[in-house]
Amino acid sequence: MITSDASERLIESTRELLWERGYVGTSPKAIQQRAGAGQGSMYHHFSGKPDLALAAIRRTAEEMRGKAEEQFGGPGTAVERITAYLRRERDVLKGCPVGRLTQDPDVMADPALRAPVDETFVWLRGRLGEVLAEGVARGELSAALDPAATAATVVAVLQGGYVLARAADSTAPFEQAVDGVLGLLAAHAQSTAS
Amino acid sequence: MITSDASERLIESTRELLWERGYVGTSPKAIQQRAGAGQGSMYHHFSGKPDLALAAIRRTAEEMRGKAEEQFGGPGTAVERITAYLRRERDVLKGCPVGRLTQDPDVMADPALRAPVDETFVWLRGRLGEVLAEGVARGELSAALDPAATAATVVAVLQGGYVLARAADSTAPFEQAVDGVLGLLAAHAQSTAS
DNA sequence: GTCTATAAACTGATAGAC
DNA sequence: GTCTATCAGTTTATAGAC
Repeated sequence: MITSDASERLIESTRELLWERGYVGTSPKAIQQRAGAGQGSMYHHFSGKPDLALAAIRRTAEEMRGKAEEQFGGPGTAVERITAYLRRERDVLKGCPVGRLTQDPDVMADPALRAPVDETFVWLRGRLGEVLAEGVARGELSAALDPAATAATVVAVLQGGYVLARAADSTAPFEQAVDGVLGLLAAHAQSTAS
Repeated sequence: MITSDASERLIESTRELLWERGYVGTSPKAIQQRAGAGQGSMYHHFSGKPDLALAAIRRTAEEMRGKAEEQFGGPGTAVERITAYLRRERDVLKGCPVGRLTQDPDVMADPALRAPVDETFVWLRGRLGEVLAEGVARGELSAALDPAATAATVVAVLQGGYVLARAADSTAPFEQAVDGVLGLLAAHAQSTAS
């Protein structure tokens, strides 16, 4: 078996559909069809739509943290690592698979479904705050910079950049927003001719 | 008559439900119930759900532009007006009624419904760009600042701030993101002891 | 303008056979 | 584990009376 049993295919199909259509817009039937599984199979492996969505959301959140850490834990100065993170290849027009869930009322209303979304952004802001604090400590960034607030700004630029890109049906505003925040950050960079 | 006929109540109910639950999550039945109108009434005034949604979205977009212009066209320096805009009283946890529509696949798939969303953000970025360019021209802001890119960043911080606030079920990350971008912008401010 | 009746398809399951 | 049958309720309308 090549690790693609029905349970696995159901989770992956749910991840795709949650990203494309959100929780409210995704029906069990659509999931089953994409996964090539029947009703009986789905309800054997999962108690229902919320249970399956939870498995899908947890996996997506974990994947997102892993990808972000690739840039945060990489080489370079704080600004270099944040630039690498912001300019990383992304499916901009599809948006953020975790962030889009915040617009799903049924996800936000269910504490179990909401938890992984909350935790992802808490972690992301915290980790970015660490990178920025490191930059300040090393003298790469001005001491006037507030690491926690700036971390929230950087995450917000990404999430908001997706919104602008989808509204425009173009990646251009996303890239502009990223350029803008990096331009602002550059003014806080200290010239450390080490 | 106090300008609250059935047509009017249907549009206002749709505006509320689109904000709370999105297009996919809003049924004609729910709209009718909130408006206190029957099926016949709704289908007499509007050809269907998309037609009613279009009227609702257009009104919401227009209202959003009007509110933004209150701050952009107000007194003060560029940074003061942008600060007023970002710190304006908002229902942060409800998010942006226009921005949330970008996550609605059925809205983005319909050119008529999508147009007012697109136009709103084009206008918003353009208008903010003008304010920033004015700040540069007046010597309030560094000439190194890119008005168009920074405008996209400011709009993205707002839209992303809503995402972070909803994920956390708290306005705190929104306020942090706003503080962060204003802190970065302050570094670009020129000391003009006029 | 608004009402009620009707309807075909979909939603989110449960039940029990295989 | 997976299948088919069934089901109560919802969705998005249309038709025609009032």
